[in-house]
Amino acid sequence: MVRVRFAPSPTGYLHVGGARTALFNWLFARHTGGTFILRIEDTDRERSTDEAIEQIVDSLRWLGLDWDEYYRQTERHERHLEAAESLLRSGAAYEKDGAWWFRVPEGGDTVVHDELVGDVRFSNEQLKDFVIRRSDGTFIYNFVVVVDDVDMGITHVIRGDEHLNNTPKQMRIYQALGYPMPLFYHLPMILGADRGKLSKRHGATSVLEYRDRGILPDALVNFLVRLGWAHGDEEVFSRDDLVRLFTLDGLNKSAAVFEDAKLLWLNQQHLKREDLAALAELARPLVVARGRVSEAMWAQADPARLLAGANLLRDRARTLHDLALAMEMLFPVPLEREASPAPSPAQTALMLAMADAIEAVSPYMPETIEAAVRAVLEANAATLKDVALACRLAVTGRKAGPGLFEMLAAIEPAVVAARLRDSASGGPA
RNA sequence: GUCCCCAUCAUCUAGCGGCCCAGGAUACCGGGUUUUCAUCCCGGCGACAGGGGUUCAAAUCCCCUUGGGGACGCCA
Repeated sequence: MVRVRFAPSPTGYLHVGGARTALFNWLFARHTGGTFILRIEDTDRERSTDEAIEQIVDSLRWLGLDWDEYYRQTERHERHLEAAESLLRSGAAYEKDGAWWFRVPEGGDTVVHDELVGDVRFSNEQLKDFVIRRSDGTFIYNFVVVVDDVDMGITHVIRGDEHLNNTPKQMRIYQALGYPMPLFYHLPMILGADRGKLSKRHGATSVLEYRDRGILPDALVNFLVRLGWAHGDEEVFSRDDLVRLFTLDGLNKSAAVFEDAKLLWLNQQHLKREDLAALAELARPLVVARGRVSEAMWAQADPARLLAGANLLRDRARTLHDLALAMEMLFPVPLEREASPAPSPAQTALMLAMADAIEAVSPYMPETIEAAVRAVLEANAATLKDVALACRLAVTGRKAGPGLFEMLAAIEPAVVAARLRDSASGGPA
């Protein structure tokens, strides 16, 4: 039975590198029907904060990475003490200046068998004795990680590359305690655009920042999984796809650069595929937060019409904010119109005629609207091209957008008519 | 400085000795479709870091160089 864990230290927000490590662990657990454990490594009491724990938990929840078991390392102090005392008794550790030190034998090599990287040989001369318990009585990472992984029955340790050099020390502790070892997988890092360590100067590094930028959790998950994992030529994966397809032998050994362009493209792909009603609910708070559309207006809107509008607009959005911005046009609120020349007298006349015709259309749907509009055009010896842009601008505030008649059908007829008349009279909206 | 890891288009990657004078995706540049924009479709640009081996045959295996990253804490 597979048991894996994600073990962040709560000294800051969850960054995308940590999120990817969590994701690989989660996917492996879900793929195999195993157990995914969240373990907060808070033994550094100086730097650990509850705020950081909250941020990490919020981030994982938003990403949809749910855990089956939860631990805080400091709550396991008694168990750590018990294990450390046994090391003291056996002579594997000793006390000096109030701290407890683990004794590393001189000479020989320690070979780490990494399932991803292969065998890595470390000379024991490089491994000096190291502290496992501070003089204030708290324990050090390299020690507790072993005790906890064994107690929790961890079968596969999947973690960042930066821990590879710690592994021989940990192996020594496994041996001294007489514990069986898990399988190790050390993942390559995520780099910034300059191939340096990913940091603030490369833009957003926090998971929550991507949420705030209007990225869908499934899109970030899709993007992160492709940094170091591939399944043939496929690019767009749903969460279910990933759970079904993910295996550890698809993992890559080299570091990857995080670039926004593809994330945005993937976000667009997921925006197009997301369940429409669910997507509208995601957009709802963002639309309301913009200040023009009230919750009441949203509630009063015809649901079918609203979803039809959202469906048209989603194809042109790369983020939820793009969608929220565009969706304002679906409500009876004043529009900000893109700058453009005022309609000509001929266009004005056409739009006024169209306003009357559209109000009379029944049932109100793209086909019937188109028929009514074309009738007006024919009666006035005009073509759609003569008035399409002015009409679109009048009703949606924009020069570009979805098909005109579908768009009109997604907005209440009275609002469409009013906007056409206002625009024809040079009014505000 | 010492130790460790990594190395295919600008970026993410496929490739796990012959199917590769290297395939897909993003980005970029053209064209088509459309009332417009986006989508979509078609096309273009573009890489096996360098040098030695091994082999009938190497992007694929080995070594060196170079480059990048990581670790050397009473941090995790």
